[in-house]
Amino acid sequence: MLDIRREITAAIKEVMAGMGIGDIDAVCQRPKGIFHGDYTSNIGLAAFRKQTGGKKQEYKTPLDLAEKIARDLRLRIKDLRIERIETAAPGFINFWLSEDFLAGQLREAIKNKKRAGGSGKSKKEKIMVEFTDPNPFKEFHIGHLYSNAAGESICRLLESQGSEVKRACYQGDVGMHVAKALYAVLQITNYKLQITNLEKKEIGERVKFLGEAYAYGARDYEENEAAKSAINGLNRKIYDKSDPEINSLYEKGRAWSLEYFETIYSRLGTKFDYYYFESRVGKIGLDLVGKNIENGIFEQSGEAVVFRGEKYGFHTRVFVNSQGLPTYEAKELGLNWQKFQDYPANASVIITGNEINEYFKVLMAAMDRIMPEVASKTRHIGHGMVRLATGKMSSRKGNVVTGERLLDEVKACLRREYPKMDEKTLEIVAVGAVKYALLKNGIGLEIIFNLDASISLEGDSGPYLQYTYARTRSVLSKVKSQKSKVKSTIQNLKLEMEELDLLRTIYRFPETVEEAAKNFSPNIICFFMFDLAQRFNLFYQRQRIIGSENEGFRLLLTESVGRIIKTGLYLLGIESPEKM
RNA sequence: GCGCCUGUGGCUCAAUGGAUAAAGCACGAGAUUCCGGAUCUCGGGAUUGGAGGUUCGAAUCCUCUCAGGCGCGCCA
Repeated sequence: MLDIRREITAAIKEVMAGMGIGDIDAVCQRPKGIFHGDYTSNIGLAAFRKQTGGKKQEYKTPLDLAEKIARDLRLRIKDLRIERIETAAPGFINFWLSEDFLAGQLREAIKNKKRAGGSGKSKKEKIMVEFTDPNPFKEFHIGHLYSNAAGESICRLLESQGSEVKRACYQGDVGMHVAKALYAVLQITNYKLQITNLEKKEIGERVKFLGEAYAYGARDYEENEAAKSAINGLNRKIYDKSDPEINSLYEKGRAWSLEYFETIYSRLGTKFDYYYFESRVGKIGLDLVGKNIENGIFEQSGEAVVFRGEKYGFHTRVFVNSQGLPTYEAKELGLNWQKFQDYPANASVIITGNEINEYFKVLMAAMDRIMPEVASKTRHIGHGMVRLATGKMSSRKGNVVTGERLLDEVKACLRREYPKMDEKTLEIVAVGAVKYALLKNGIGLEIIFNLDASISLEGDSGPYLQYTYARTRSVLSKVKSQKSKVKSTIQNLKLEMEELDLLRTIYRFPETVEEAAKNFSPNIICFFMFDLAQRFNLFYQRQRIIGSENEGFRLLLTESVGRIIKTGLYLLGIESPEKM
């Protein structure tokens, strides 16, 4: 579709040159809705100013000028796909594609089953995307759920554009949070027995125990000096693995957490290619920092090693603490170095909460100094934080909404409302509702979350789209026996307004996907899909499909809409049930 | 105090500097002899936090200001 746009732009430039008005940043763009044509140009307005700047004012208003330009364009543009060129106040020129061309696009929508949305022309890139990043020994909360939904969708969007994508997950298996959790466990008089008993229970029970231990340890760390120093000592022991008893407890807890996370990923439909652990990359980071002290990139400050971010307009950050342990910063250096050892990517994308945006700028500045080839390929995307309408979420307060709890509550609500729905469909719809609710917002923005109100099953929601898809399948299944009709002509039909609006929406799907991928913005897909589904449902309500004069065309239309919804939902990481 | 981000109907939010600021929820009124009512139609409700400025044109860019969030040396 880009070629049409290019053609219009070129034609406008020629006309302007002919009129002696050069140097116009004139433009052919998509109008906001579908009411101002398929393409529009503001050339009348843009050129009017240049004209008044010149010697003579030949045209009194921008609209006069637009009309003159439009007349020339009608003679110049021979493209049969463009049916009408109209002017509109205060000085726009609108271009309309022909109905036959639009109808022909339906076949395209059906043809591109796998790569619908892919333009096919972008070069095949190798991209590693890191997301989710939960920490063993802590809860998998709705923030992780959001990171996962956004990350998975971005991966699929990039894949739709022909890139090879590797999914990476970075997990904090060492550090103060681990020490705090283990400290709490060690406080239990006969903790070994407790562990053995837990071993027989479900994985959910076991992680719940760890989460509670962390909350207890975190509280004690701040309220009790003795606990604080005990935890600091424990942190050291965990890091250098010097105490066998602690090692065994640590390994157990770590394994439980990781096993649990896998159950969540499987529910959400993510499969990671690479797992990274702080315990491993920390050592690499420590080494990288150590090698760059003499050259002045890092400097000793007391017992710690810091990076003076002020030199680059940021602030100082500690990379190695006074105990000689790498902080998150140094670990991150090691992580990013390791990624490129594992996979020769053209680009490395890191998706995290935006609370660390500032910190990441400092990190990038440091990375740029010690390994510029890695830094130049790395891009950080900070997504908005998920906030509860009721107040701040915190492990210590115990008001953390875990990802699992959210999914289960939505599922329970669905079960109440649709008692006949089977288990598999309940799961698909629940996951769809949750993911859609998270993804329909712009990625950088904070999400105000209300457990009762945020997950909608009607209106602009995941289930609405799934329902619409199921509806298209239902219609098509009723005419399976008369398949030949679908192939009937799509030329010279008399189309109803609802059909035309649908056509004007459908053919924009590929470029919408491209835009969403380019901007790392799943919400662009959400917006498009809801618009499409609304138009289809309106069409469905007003026009008869089966048994109508244009049955063949309408079935084709229905099938195209279904295909696009299914593909679009896939790009959001959401499944489309055939029935619901 | 300094830095980054965000302020759009009651709520949640959309809008590459362009046309009447787009929707959903909630609220009010309607639609089923017919393909799935998780649907559809109509209605009320917004001086885009405030004040200046740039521009033919500003929710969008600039300045100031108010409000909120996050970050600012050994958590991640």
